[in-house]
Amino acid sequence: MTVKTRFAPSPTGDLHIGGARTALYSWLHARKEGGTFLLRIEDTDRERSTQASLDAILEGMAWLGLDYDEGPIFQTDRFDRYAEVIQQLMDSGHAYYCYCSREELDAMREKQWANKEKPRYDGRCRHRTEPVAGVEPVIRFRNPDEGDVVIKDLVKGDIVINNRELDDLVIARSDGTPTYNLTVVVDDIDMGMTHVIRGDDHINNTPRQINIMEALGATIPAFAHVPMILGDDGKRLSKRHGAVGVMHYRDAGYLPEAVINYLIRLGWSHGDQEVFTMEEMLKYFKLSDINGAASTFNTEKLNWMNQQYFKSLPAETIAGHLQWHIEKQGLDISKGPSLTDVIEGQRDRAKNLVDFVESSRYFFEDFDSYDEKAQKKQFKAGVDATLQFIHDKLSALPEWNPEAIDAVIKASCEELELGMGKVGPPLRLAVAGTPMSPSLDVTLNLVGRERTLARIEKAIAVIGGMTE
RNA sequence: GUCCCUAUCGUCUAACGGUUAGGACAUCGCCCUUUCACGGCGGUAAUCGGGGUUCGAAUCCCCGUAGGGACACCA
Repeated sequence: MTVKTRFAPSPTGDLHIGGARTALYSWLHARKEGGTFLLRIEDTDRERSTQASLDAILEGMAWLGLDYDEGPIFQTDRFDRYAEVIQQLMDSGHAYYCYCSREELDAMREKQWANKEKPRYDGRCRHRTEPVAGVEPVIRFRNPDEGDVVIKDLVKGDIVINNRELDDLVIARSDGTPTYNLTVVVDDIDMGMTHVIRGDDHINNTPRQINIMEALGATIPAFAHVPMILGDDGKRLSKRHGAVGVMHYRDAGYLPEAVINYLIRLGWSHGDQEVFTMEEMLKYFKLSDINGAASTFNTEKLNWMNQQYFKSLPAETIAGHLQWHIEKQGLDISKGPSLTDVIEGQRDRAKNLVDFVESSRYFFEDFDSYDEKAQKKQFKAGVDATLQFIHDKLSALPEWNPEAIDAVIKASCEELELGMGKVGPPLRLAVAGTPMSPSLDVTLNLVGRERTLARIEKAIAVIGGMTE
């Protein structure tokens, strides 16, 4: 059978980093098997569903490169079908009206809690034949009383739950709208899901869903319950931990390739390998290799992963991801070296895209002041003469390229009988305004002759203007 | 409280009954070096506790303990 998986978020917030990982696993499983991946929006809770959340989810998926073959399918478009199935369950005796009031149910649960029992509906309306006047009933699924439900989970192994732990869940609200457990079941059946991959916070729903599926005579799909992602306090990752929305990671300067790689390795492994190409991910990924235990999100390692991709991705790809940040930070790169050349020069030292833009400004724009500490240390009396010497040699250069520039700097050191340590730092500060930049030949080459010479002249003036 | 899941360095993990318990991040030292980085070499650091099974247990079983999850007319 052709594999079919889905990602089924509810549009009640950003695309959470944990949801993104689940989506990635589902996507990977479908893609590697040549199957179909579907996006379904579980928006039956109209109170909490928002357009902004939907947009955020779609945006997050797109940014990560998780494309889908079908969808987005909205559950709110399928109410007729849910009503049909609910009627079918009523007709077959698998469901019944329940007239219990909120107060009655609360009292029931309270008593059970007091008796140290698991709060569950006791089925008191199961045999009611007459409606209760003035009460719009809900519809409950008649859960089997005895026997075990076995979840054959690809991640956790077999999970056995006795039907005595389950109760008759509400499948239709008093206003007739279907609830989650019903819609999921109907959709997963109708849409032909072969694998249900979702967070393990759903494990408790699974036996109920299996029971409904069986009542409907449907084939039970395979399940894979993926563990939660925890924050560094060991608690389930949430807004309290700061960055949970996927788009936050774009904003913070992470490369989607790095986020994907970090996410796949969080809770899944293939021997000792850390960095995977997409081809390798598709080749090696197996649901059964997902770790059954929850894992803690670690930003330090994500940072490292981001740097790995910074170093290895084609400059053009990085340039593409950079566009958004360049615009955001208002950097004009129209006058200056080519962006890909700057990427080649900076890729070993940039931590992320935000940092990249910030620390590459001097390639494109002039600066008003120098790094304070460095200025104090490097711009001392006498240095102006050194800079002047180099300036003259550079201006006489027939060709402006790294090799020629390097030769000038080395020759200057020799002629002035100074070590590179005396010449390099002030020259760098003069041209870049900061003590951090690629090697001098690369830096000056990228800054360009005209700008380099002007900046050296300016530095000489600054040094000359200092009180002796 | 009840049920479910989980348990190897601080973190992510490897090990599929026999290893000096391996790798990666972080951290600490050294090297490289014109800055910042990159890189290279090395160090510290783990099988939750107790019982079994076995010639042999991180690995299998049981009991604790701890963490997480679920117990809605939310999804």
